[in-house]
Amino acid sequence: MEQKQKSELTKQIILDESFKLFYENGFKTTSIDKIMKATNLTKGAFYYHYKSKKELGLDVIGSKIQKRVYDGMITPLYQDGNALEILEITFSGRLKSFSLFDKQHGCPMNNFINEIADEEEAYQMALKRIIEEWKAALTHIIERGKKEKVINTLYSTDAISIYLISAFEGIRGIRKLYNDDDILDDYILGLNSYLKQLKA
Amino acid sequence: MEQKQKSELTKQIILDESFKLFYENGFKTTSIDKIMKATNLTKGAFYYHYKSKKELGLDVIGSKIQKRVYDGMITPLYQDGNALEILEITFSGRLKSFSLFDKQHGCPMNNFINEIADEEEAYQMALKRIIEEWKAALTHIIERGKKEKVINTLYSTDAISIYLISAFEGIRGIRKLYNDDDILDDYILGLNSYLKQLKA
DNA sequence: TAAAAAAAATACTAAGTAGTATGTTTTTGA
DNA sequence: TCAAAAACATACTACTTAGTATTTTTTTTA
Repeated sequence: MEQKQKSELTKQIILDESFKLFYENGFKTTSIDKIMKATNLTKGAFYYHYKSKKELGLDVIGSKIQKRVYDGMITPLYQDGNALEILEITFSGRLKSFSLFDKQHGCPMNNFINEIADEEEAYQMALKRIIEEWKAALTHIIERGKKEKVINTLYSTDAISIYLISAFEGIRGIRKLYNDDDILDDYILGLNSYLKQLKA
Repeated sequence: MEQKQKSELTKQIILDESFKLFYENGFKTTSIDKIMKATNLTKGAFYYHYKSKKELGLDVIGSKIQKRVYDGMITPLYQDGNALEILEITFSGRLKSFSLFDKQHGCPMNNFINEIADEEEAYQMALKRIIEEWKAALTHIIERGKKEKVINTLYSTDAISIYLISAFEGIRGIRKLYNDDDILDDYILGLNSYLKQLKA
């Protein structure tokens, strides 16, 4: 029993350090050696827990990145309250909550999408799953907003969802190019007027 | 004279093949060896024309990628006509014009931004320059639209520009995860209603 | 046409890469 | 307490990488 826990712990440590290094330096340029150096463990330990780097990548996406998006962007959408207000708070609030590191390195999910999604179908599917859950949460709150006569039923729920997700992921990349938050302020302004226009 | 032309030609060949391979497989995983194999030239030729891979990367961004964005998204914005219509045609038309390859591999600029922009300031600046020119073109057409009472002056020009660019670059990444164009249709729907709402 | 310069080819280095083979230590369960 | 299994360490392989040093070919120019 205790061994199983300790084993799970080391796997978690590998996972944590992997996420950090992938986030900071990208997936491809982060080697197993670098990861294991960061964990103070060795290659033997790694290949005991994972059969390949690809499997690690999929685990990082399916656990660390998924959780991050869930906590920041999905779970908040299931709370009660005015649908449009929740959308505004979730999208602009999340952006404002980012650390400098997070702003400089963009969205880990988006980084993965643009770095490796087109090279392996497995990565593509793992990332798609997160987007689909995000979309489902948006569908839920937008439909609720429509029912509660807060959001204009004229607009397609899918269209709103995709446009919101796209703009959010897009700005996370663009921000990398700048050294201040002016660009984020412009995005938030754009987001706010977009949301206002959805009003019923 | 003839030699200079031939020399420029080889450099152009290297540039063309580099762009193709970077676009298809990413910057980091595309080695000089692979590029030079594609050109049927050798490493000696490469290091005669470029002093490093970084210099090549900057050249690809500053020439190939810049030209692509110019031709597809910037130049069209300087034509005459209804500002909102031009925006709609440019953004949705460009998406519709993409080949399957382009859809599967996303936006070359966005790929660069998310893969390497945070690792080297030189890349960051080269990419930023393109975004700034794009933003300038959008500013131009939006301001014109406002003057001609086509676009509501209530909305911040910068906010509209950034929101448009973000959503466009965002969807280019998201599309990688899917195997059909439904997601693009949703984006176009979202874009169209967004633009309509900007009407004066 | 011959020396000089430019363009490209060949052969290399040193470091990094994913993954494997085989060892050693630690823990478990009978 | 002792064999077996689990967890990790060490040492390696075969390959790829960016970049360099040197040589050969091609072109220019005087």
